[in-house]
Amino acid sequence: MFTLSEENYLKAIYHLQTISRKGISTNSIAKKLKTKASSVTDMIKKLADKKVLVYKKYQGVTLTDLGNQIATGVIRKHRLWEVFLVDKLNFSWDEVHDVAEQLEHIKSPKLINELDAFLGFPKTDPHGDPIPDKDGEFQKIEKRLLSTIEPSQLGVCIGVKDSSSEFLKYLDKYQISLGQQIKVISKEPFDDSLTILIHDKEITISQKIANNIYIQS
Amino acid sequence: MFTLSEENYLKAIYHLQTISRKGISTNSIAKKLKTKASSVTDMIKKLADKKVLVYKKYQGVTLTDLGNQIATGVIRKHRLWEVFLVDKLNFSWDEVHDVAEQLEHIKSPKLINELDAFLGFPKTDPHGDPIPDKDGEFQKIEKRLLSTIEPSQLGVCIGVKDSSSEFLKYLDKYQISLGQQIKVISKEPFDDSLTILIHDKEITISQKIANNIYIQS
DNA sequence: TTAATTTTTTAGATAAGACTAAAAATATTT
DNA sequence: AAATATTTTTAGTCTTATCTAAAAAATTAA
Repeated sequence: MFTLSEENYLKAIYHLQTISRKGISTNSIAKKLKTKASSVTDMIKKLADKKVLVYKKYQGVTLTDLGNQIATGVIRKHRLWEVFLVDKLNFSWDEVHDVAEQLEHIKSPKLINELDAFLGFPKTDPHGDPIPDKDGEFQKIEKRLLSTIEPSQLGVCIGVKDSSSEFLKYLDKYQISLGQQIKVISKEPFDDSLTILIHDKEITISQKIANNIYIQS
Repeated sequence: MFTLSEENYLKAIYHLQTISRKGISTNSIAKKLKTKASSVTDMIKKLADKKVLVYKKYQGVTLTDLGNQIATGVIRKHRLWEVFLVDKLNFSWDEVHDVAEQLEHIKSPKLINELDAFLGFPKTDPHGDPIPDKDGEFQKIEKRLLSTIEPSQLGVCIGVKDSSSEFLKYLDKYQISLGQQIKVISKEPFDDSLTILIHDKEITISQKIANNIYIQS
């Protein structure tokens, strides 16, 4: 059995691995979890003992199959609870994160599988992220960053890279939501800001914003 | 803010107070929480510092208004989650306890109030226990133990005193559930066992069983 | 009202998970 | 390649919540 803290480390390492694919450094874990490198060293030793990751001093860590399994299990729970909060309890997509961070640690296989069925076996969470199934499997969704779309091209918003409340509230303000059609009108070469057509209105967004919106085109 | 452990102590003390109404002894808390008296002493000192209970050495403890408020808040959460599990996720009444013990510590006022609304503001949980409302208020339900009913009298099962899985499975076996009409046929003077009519069948139950079934008559 | 028993508290220890500060190893510059 | 900077680890401390063993207080019995 894994503690809340151990689960959070595994989840963090898992997410870091989806970005870099190499051995995950102590420092990057510390940054992600807002803790200190020395605390990370302590914990990864413990996790190595538990066979969920491979650790060699100064070399960073890699999750084992068991580690990946536990991490995706926690992510499955997190995302299913997010769907529950939005679909059933009137939460908006910028309000779900903190509560899901708590709920993801509830231990009960029956609970999570029944919840999955109750929600109709959703494939993605309210931010467009895929939900692993019972066996930890989930298909990659074809997606590109809005910032990579060329002017005059069309796409549909299918996810966000940054799920912070601040960013999501910004999107709400401009009525940018999942499933929303977006057409790129023009790109400003100086700062790479984009003028886009959405809801029949033209708005201009910075590159930073465009870098955090996933599009299917 | 209160830790999981602190919340469990408050809940335990609250439940003990509903039985005895006097100062709650260190030992009784230890027994209820399956911990040691010395651990209880440590914790109640901390809780006294936090103004949720009044403690004088060797005198037992009493919850303050704040302490009662926090305890009923946790109980509200526990019971609402139990309703959710049974009504929405196909749990049976003997499966909900352990999961609700975890869920009751999730911190989010919006979550619990939306859940309450989603469930249709239930007044009782799957074991017949009353659910405190937003303000911690709940009405006492008029109830008697089945063991106090005289032969030839009729009643409806409205709750159980013991919510353990073992006891509830026993009740399932004899198809005794909430809302079930029960008629007492006779009482055996030797061991106070009862013969009752339920589902048009006569069955005999021990006094111990009858002492854990609440009846409205 | 002493004596024996039980309950409660204190003192000291342990484990988990975090921290700071310093040492050791690795990376990066020049 | 040596010097500098960065990263990682170690060592030691802290807090929370537990425990055991012993001391102190309260209760019960003789």
